[in-house]
Amino acid sequence: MSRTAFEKRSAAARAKGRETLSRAEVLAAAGRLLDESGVAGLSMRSLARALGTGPATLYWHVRDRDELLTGVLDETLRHIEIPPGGTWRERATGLAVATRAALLPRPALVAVLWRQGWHLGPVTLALADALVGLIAESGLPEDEVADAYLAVLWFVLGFVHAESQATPTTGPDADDRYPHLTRYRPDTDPAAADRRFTTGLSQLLAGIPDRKAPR
Amino acid sequence: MSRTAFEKRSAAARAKGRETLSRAEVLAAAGRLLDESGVAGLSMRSLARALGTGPATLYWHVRDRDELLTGVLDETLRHIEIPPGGTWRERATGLAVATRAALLPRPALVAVLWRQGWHLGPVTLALADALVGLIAESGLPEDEVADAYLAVLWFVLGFVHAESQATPTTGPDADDRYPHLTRYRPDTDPAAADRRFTTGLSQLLAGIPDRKAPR
DNA sequence: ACCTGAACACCGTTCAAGT
DNA sequence: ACCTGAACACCGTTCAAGT
Repeated sequence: MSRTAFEKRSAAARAKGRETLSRAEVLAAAGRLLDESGVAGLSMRSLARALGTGPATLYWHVRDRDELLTGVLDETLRHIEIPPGGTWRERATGLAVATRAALLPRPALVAVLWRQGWHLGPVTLALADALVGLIAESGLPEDEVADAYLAVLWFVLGFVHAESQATPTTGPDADDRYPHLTRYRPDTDPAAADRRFTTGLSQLLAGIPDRKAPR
Repeated sequence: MSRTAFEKRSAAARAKGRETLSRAEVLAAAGRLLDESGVAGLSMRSLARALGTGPATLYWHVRDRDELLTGVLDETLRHIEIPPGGTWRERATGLAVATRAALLPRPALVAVLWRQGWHLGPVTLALADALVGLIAESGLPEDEVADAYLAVLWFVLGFVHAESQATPTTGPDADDRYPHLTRYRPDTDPAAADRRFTTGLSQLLAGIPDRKAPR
């Protein structure tokens, strides 16, 4: 009941130069590990090593590895804000652009988004909810909103994924066997990628016509 | 040089009731394991167990686990044929429909497609090449073909993924926090899914206007 | 050519016990 | 409240050796 015991504990830990660990610190360290060595380098054991502790310790701050990863995803998306003004189309574009920018340095998190389905953090879910809401504002029939959302979401995520992958080193053999893949390979220039993203996105959103506002 | 040695070996193995293993058998067993217990249940060791051998044996038939998975993906897509007649739009639609049908029983393979990027099997690459070719037939400007392909591809894959996931069990708390996500949740009826897929796809393809044929 | 046993270097997670 | 050591039940991959 009394908090004296663990306050003493914290004090002792602090005295010997080690603050008590927090969930935020764990997530931050996991993010750094992700940046340095990719998702393969981020194991519970390597993370514990980076924090100077044992793997069992982490399970006090995080339920399991999946929650760790969705937590890092949530932190990565936290600073994104939903554009407050403009048409639904402008606001959805802004949201998509910000999402791409946030995920581009940590493309491995896109796979987390994929694997986890609906078991995501509150920040991620709030952004998804906002995007659905914006698309619904177009006045699209109710039963088409979810699929339009899906198309936009996976265009963004697929684009980030494609960007983050090295262009394949194809030999002349591949050129023969897969002529279209080699011919229409996207431009690798980053500035071109920006342009391609926005034009692709706007074409996608143009496929969602404005109808009269619902009810 | 002479084949006598290993023919004798095979004969011996056959005599004691065990055919010599083939790559095709390994891939088939991997596919069965995938169907039964998902991608988590398909490890090199569990696969070896299912084949009545040790894990080291598999490395004769397959370079590593990634090649095993792309091999299973290739087998899963092998029977898909590119629709021979019709407009590019009809043919692309047919290809997308067939791809969805092939992947729906093994949705875990979509993640393989994602992770492997360009290191895929010949069947998978040939299908991708065909889809790019069909989209290019629309006469879309060269530098927009790749992104239109990407949008179509990830609509298909994202759709399959969403279909294969159980609809989340949301409580009233989630309804409050994520009102749009809960309101526009897609219809779970499989027949509706078919319709939603084809209409979503055709809207996506409608976003690629027919221009005058190139050169 | 094809298979094997044994080993190496890892994993995620649990749990009783400590402070 | 927070951390620890030790253990359990796994992994993928390599390699010398067998037939």
